[in-house]
Amino acid sequence: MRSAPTRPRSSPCPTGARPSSARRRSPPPRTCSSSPAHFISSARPGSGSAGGRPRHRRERNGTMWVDLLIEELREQHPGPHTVNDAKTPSGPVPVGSLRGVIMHDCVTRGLRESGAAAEFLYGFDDYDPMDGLPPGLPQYARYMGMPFANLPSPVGRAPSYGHYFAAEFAGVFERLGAHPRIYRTSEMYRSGGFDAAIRLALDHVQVIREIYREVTHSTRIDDHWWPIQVLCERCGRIGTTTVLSWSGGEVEYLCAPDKVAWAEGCGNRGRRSPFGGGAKLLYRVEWPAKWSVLGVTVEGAGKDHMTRGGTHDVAGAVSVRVFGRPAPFAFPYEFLLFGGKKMSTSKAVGVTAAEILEVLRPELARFLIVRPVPRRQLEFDPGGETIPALYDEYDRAAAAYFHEVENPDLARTFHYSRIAGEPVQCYRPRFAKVAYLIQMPTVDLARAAAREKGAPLTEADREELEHRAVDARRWLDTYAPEHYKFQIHAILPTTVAALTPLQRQYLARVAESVGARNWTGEELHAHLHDLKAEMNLSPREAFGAIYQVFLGKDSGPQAGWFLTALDRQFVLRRLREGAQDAA
RNA sequence: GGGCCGUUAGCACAACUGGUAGUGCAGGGGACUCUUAAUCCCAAGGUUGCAGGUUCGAGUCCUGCACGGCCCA
Repeated sequence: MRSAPTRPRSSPCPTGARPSSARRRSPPPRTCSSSPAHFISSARPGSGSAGGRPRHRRERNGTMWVDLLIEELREQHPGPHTVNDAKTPSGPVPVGSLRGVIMHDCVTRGLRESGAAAEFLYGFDDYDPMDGLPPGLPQYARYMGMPFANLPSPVGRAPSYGHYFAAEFAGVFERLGAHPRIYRTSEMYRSGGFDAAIRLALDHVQVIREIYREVTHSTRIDDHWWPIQVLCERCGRIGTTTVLSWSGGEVEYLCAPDKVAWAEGCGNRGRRSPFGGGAKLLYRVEWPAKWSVLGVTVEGAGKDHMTRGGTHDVAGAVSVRVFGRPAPFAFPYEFLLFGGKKMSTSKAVGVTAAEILEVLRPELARFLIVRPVPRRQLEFDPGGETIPALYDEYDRAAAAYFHEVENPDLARTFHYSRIAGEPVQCYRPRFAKVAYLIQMPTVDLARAAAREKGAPLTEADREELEHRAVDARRWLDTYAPEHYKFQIHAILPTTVAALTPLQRQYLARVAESVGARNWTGEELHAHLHDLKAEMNLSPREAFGAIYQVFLGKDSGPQAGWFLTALDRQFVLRRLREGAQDAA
């Protein structure tokens, strides 16, 4: 990625550049934060807001993106660090939001490992108003415009709607090994944590209006615009209110019936304190207020926020000019898209975070997310070869981690992909092979794996094997392409016509043997080889004939075990058919 | 209208500060006289989207364009 040109605009550039001009323009009102001023520069020399890293910073000690980011970050600000990410729990959280959590978790881990103190915060913005009807919950129509924290949980006994979906999402990222300290904006508002920020924003409304006009080029910001939403004392809505005036202690507000399209205000006109939960800051002001209150030093954002003139630009300017502190070190990241035919059947809601764990075990899901650089769009389609290929790559990464192969970046990727504790070195049988083996009913998977490994399985080996067997079974039942599955043809495949007379003779003799006694898979397999040798057939000719008769293909699972796994009468009949069917 | 990302072998992707374009899979050929969807070996396959520019040298840097994905307005 190349360096983006310096932005020509005069407005402060939150991730990219020099807030100096902005600082000059507006003397910083001292921060409302109790935390010490963080003199970090959010500027990243030579790079724009686009997440590019200057090439001259490439060092010898690896090029994995987390390490590069940490290096750059530490150069600007040694720490201690507060890493923050957040999400509005407006419903089932889409899978894409996991990317933010995992990346911030990696940054936190990287900071700690490099010797810097770092705290990882994750916020649920549950004081936001419900501004869209969640699919499948039509009964929530009457709550539109109210804060998620004040709505009943759709299921169970969660304290609120916001809690419910927050918990659901948190459950997923916890399983992926991310353990941030969770906070809720509803609690921050109610406890007065945002009071100073609200006062600052109201007192500096003029500056904020200017920023909005400058940065977003919005023409809708007039002198009646205020940066907060008041909680209506009559109907409990927060998304429908308009501030009429600010006295320095109270705000006069109107709960307007027609302010927004998605909710109807009750028409109440009142006067109340905006503090202690009486009001919330608008998103673009709330964001920098959080930075200030929580002392955030690092926070990336999805590209939807990072667009020029977008929410992050506004938040950055407000941070500098209202809250008197530069925006945290920022990095933009691309989206995580879950594709695939089967996945999109639930299109109405989109794929949720929880669903990724129905497709991938946690280690693999995390690996999938950690692997690409943040600026790279990540598309995951669980169909086709995706999952076996991902497993193979994961195994290569493990091998790199344990120095079995040379690939420092993959080794680091594996390092950051671990869920908890130190990864265990163990035998990792190929996923596709496991998927093949478990389709053989009479094959002892552990024994087959031990033979493959060439040594007895350790406890760790067994555990890993079990994981893979479970994954393989699930994969075969859902996304595995047909050619990975054994398919016994219901009638004799027509391709059998191409068999040679000698092959037919072989089939006849196999039928004789099968009819003569009960075989174990191993015995029969040995016997098949004996017959093959007696008749002077090549392995391809002999086994190919068997596979053709049952599968219509030249290859297949180990023939002895395969045949003994099937119904004996069926096997006899089919073998004889194949032997007779003279072209 | 603006922004970000991508475009390298059939497919999926690598290639650190510019220095002989690689890996996996698929496909092809071969080996393996108890494991033929296993394992191993071999060969083949690319005008790095297009057009310019900088340079002794460009997949890499610059400019423009095309196509695709996504985002913002």
